[in-house]
This record gives sequence, C-alpha cells and structure tokens, in this order.
Amino acid sequence: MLLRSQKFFSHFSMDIREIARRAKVSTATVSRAINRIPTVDPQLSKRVWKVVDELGYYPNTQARALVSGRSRIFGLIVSEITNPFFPEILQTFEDLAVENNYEILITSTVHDPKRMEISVRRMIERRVDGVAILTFGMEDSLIEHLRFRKVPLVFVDVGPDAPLVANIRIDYQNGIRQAVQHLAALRHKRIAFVTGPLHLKSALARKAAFQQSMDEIGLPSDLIIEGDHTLEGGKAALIQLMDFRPRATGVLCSNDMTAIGVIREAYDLDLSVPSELSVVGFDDIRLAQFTTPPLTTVQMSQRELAKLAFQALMSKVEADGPSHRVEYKLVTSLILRDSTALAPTPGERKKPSR
Amino acid sequence: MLLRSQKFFSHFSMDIREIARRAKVSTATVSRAINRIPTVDPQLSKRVWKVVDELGYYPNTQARALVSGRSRIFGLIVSEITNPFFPEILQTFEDLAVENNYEILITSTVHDPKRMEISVRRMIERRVDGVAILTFGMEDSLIEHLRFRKVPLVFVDVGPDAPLVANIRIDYQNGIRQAVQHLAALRHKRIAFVTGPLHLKSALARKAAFQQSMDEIGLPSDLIIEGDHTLEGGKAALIQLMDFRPRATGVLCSNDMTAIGVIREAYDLDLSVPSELSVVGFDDIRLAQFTTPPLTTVQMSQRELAKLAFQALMSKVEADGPSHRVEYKLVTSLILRDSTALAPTPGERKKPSR
DNA sequence: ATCGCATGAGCAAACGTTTGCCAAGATTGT
DNA sequence: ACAATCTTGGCAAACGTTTGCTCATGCGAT
Repeated sequence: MLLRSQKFFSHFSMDIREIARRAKVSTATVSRAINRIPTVDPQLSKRVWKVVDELGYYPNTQARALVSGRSRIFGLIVSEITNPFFPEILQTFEDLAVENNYEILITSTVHDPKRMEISVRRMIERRVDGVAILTFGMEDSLIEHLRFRKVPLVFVDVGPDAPLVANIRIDYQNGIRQAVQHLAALRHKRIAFVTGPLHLKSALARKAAFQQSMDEIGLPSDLIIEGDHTLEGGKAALIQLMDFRPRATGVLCSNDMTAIGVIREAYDLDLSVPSELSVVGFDDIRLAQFTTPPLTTVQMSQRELAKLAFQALMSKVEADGPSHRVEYKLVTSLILRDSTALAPTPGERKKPSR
Repeated sequence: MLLRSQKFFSHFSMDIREIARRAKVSTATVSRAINRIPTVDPQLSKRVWKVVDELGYYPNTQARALVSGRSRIFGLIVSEITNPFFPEILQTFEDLAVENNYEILITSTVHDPKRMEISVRRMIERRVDGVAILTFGMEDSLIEHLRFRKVPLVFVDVGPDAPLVANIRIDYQNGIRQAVQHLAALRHKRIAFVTGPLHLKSALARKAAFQQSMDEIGLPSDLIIEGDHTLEGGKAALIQLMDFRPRATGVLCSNDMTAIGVIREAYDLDLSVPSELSVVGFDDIRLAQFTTPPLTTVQMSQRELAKLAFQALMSKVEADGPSHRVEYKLVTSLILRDSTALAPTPGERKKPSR
C-alpha cells in the first residue's frame, strides 16, 4: 500500500521541496521537522512526517553533508580484512555506527604502501569525520595529510603525539608474562617466540615483552623466529624451529593465526599438540576456541578495542571533545585451553619418530 | 615541502574555485582537467594539475555526487562479517572497487530483520549506485524499496525475477554429488548432512542436492540435522548425531564453519577424525587448509563470486548495460584433504570407548 | 489601547561540484 | 579573402540540503 502510493508519485523528484509543497510548509520547516528540532510546532511536524512516510522519502546524505560540513562517515583502515582478528572489530564498529547514525568506510591496505596512500586519499575525498587506523607501518607523510585536514585520528599502539589524535595502548606485558610463566610452570625450559613482521612497532613491543618475561624467570630467549602474522607464516616458523637444538617444547606466537599455522605444521610433522609441543597464541580470536586442540592464548578483547576506538572518534567529533591527545589502555590476560601441557620428558617420545 | 605549502594556504577554502583562480582558468576547465576530459588543452591541463598538486587539493565527492547523480558507491549487504566466508569476498570486492574508483558501503545484518531494514535505508540515504545482497532471508518489501528507486541489484542464489536485477546461481549439485560419491567410495554407508538454517532457500537447495545425490547412489538420506552455519551449530549438530543408530561415519556440512565445529566436538568426544569419523565441509574458506586435520571440502570460489557480483553491478551502472535480468553461474567441486578416510569397520574400534 | 517581547515559520544564501549551452578563436575549403 | 566549420573555454544553472536572518503573529505587561 505504501509502495503503491510511492509508485504513483514516482515521477516526482521526491526531495525536501516536494515534501514542503505537499505539507504546505517551507523547506526549512521540513528540514527542521525531519531533524527533530524542537522549535517546530508539533502539529506541523506531524503533517510533515505524514507526507514523508507516505512518499517514502529518504534524505540525501550527500546534500546534507555538503552544507553541514559533516559527512557522518568514519573511516577504518585495517591491514587485511581477511585476518579474522579484524572482522570482529568491524562488526562492533558497525554496531556502534548504526546506533549512532554513522556510516563506516572500510579500506584494507594489504600491507601495500600504494594501497595505504589510496586509502588515505579515499578517506579525504569522502570527507570522513574521523579515521581509526588499525594498520601498522603507515608512512608519516600520509598521516600528516590527514592531520593537515584536521581529521580526528585514532591509533592503536603507536601514533604521533599530537592534538586531535587518540591512542589506544595495549598492555602486552601482562598477558605475555602470564603465558611465559604458565609454560615455565609446566616445566618448559625451551620456549620459542614467533614474532610478527619486525619492522612494525607493535611486533617489536610483543617481542620485547617476551624477552623481558623470559629474563624475569631466568630462561634464555634465544629461540626467536620472525613470522608475519599469517597462517603460512606460522607453518614456516615451526619448520625453522625444528632445526634448533635443544628443541623448543613450547612456542608462543604473536597472534592466533600464527599459532594455528604452527599447529597445522605440527600435524604435518606428526608432532602431537600439546603432549609433544605446547602452543600459545595471542589475540583470542573466536576461532581459538575451535581449533584442535582448543588454543591457549592471550586475550585482547577485539570488541573492547573497537569500542574504545569508536568512542574516541565520537568524542573528538561530537561536542568538540578534547582536542588534546588522549590515551586509552587495553589489558591482556592469559586464557587457558588445551594446547599447552607438561613439557615432554627429554629422551622419551610417545610415538616412534617414523 | 608539499606540506609546507599546504599549511601556508590552509586558511583558503581549497575548492575547485581556488584552483581556478590560481590557474587563471574557469572552474569548468578545472573540472574538466581533473576528470581528464580530452577536450581541454594539454597546456591548460598541466597548469591546473600543477596547482592541484601544490595545494594538495582533493575533490569533494559529495558535491560531485550531488550534481552528477552517481555516488560511485556500491553497497554490500552481508549476513555477518565475522563469518570468514565473507571477508574474502569483501577483500576482492574492495580490490575491484579501488581499481574502478568506487567506494564500498558494507553493512552486516546479523540475521536481524531490523538491521536489514536499517541496512537498506542506509543504502538509499547514501544514494548508492548498486547493491550486492549476500544475506538471505531479506523481506521482499525491503527489496522492493530498492527496486522502486531503480537501484541495480545483485543477488546470490535467489532473487526476484526482474529487470535491473542480476542473479548469481551456484551449482551446488555438482560439488555435493562429488562429496557424497567420495564418501561412498570410502565405503561409508551412514552419511549425515548438517544443513544451514532451513528457512533460507540456499540452505534448502543444498539439502536437496544432498538428498538427490544420496538417492542416486541408493543410500538413505535420513541423517539430516538442521544447523545454523556457525561453529557452535556444528558442535551441537554432532552431539545430536551421536544419538542416531546405526551411527554416522561420515558427515557432510553445509559450510566450513559447521565442519570446524563438528571436528571440534569430535575432539571433545574423543572421536578421531578421520579414522572414526569423516568430515566434509562446504565453501573452502582459506581456513579449511589449516584445520587439524585439513578439511576435505566442496569448493566455491569466494573470489569468483565477488568478481561476478562486482562486474554485474558495474555493467548495470556504467554504459547503461543490460537492463534485463542477467544470470551468472558459479560451479562447485570437491577438494580432497585429510578429514575423510575409509569408513571404520563396524564393531572394531581403535580406541577403547572409555 | 499600546508597546515590547517571545515564539516559530519562511526567505534565500550557501555548500562544491558538473555540464548544457554559447561564443570566440582557429582552421579549412573555395 | 571570405564564409563555413570545428575546437575549446567560460558562464551560469543545477544538484538537495541546512541555517542565519528577518518577519509575522500573539501574548502579557504597562
């Protein structure tokens, strides 16, 4: 029925003027009614809304944005959507966006500097109201481009120390220390660490946390392999690790994808997890509960992260919030599942080594 | 240096008029130069571009969209971003978007009718140039809303038979038949099927394909459990399956997430995959190569799907392509990995049944 | 009865582009 | 040398909103 009337009028332009004409008010009043500005007479407002509903009118956000100067779009730059770490964040971000009547513009840089540049350009061209940057290794000059245009920015881990920039710091130390101590308590002496790409500050931070934790309990941190946060990288890392003597009995990975790759390679090598090799991940993505065996991992709440990022942007944009630099903190902690166990006694193997 | 000059001029409006003033041409010429319209004199064009680069000018897409009537945004409605099936599609879509200078507006309906409605509204308000609908169970009336506004639409599997609508059909039959025959060849007699949510046509199609394939080889298709395409659903499905006698020795899942859930529950039940239970997935998400054991699954290329969808939209929008209904076809085929094996001989168990 | 003031509606400018149309200059053919 | 044609740049309208300002109306106070 609604649709019928729409069809009937479909040759009209169906803009705010058409509404004004039919409701016999000015476009200004229509605009105010639609935006629920309290100065408009309830009677008129009702008349306007009636027409709006009848015609199935939807405001044109680009016209709105043009004159109001705010697009109600937040940009979100991630390194790769296909890493399950991000979709969870996206979903939370999207939920919050819907709630607050924002749109999200997502771009995925796939670690390509060119794509990063394109990302930034797209953000600027669409005149986003703020950008959350969840990719690492972005050129400073690109960031300057955004800062220059006074776009509010949120970084994770590491960002410039500047106004209009918020920073979400992650306390890697706590979770990683717990993980190391957990393995040590299980009598592991040879604990390896698979890092992320070491040109990224966040990867260095995790590595440093590992080294410090090992120092604290007096174990050598010589088994460090550079990974790349991918499934394949994890697989490759374990292959490399097999060459070290004495062998690692526990491996701590700097994200869950790496850990899944390690478990997968252990399967190929016929190494049983956890009885012959203990594996610990990092991030606690949902999938970590569904690996075989379920993954012991360091939790860092993706939902919490997304919430902080969104709120940071909102507070910068609405109400002209604090323009000074703001810092948020995210904690990490160990989640025990089945991928870790007592270290195997040296010399004794459960299976023949084929 | 570029940035310095930008800073210097930052109090200017930096719009097309400013460029025109500085290049001593009209805004019309600037517009044409920027859009590389060939009728503009190369010399002038160069002058314009010089100023554009110096000032770090970026066109305002909303103004552009407003007058040109095309937003260069494609909408993408998915059921849940957090299902790894979708990020792969998103990535391909995004790659194509970057290539063709489009933006993508992603919304996730999380199976909530209210969110679907909001999705559609957002698409219309942003005046997207086309929408790919990768969520099932969307109300017809919502779809009408889009059709009414002449928004080109692409559906997967099942969509209305109408102009401006493209349809990507998936040939479930082939892949599923291969899977069933594969299991049968491994001497499985009791093959179960875990469906998706049965109110979705796509789930029904897969189920029908299973039943037909079982019929073809003369096996009863009585072991059918309704799942929901989630990890948890898969876990729950296997629990249910354990109650049937004689027990299933092979289980075919209607997506990979379900299969991963099944494998996970098998781990909890101390049922070895594949020696005691063979598991087959559907979709071949990247992760299927990294489960333990690696998952035998029916492949349906997500990249191919995304490409078809994008091309379909492009062709509708650019060049005023075919306005009649178009159909694409996507094939499926079985990928063999390690999660399937010869059916266990009845009566003989490798482990004590604790 | 008159004045002042609060309330709420409307006028019109502005936002930053694209593009149809026109005119001026350049080019060609006779 | 002149008319006809072709090129190319500029003028100005348009896209669909928001919003500062003005103005009419009605009310209470004097």
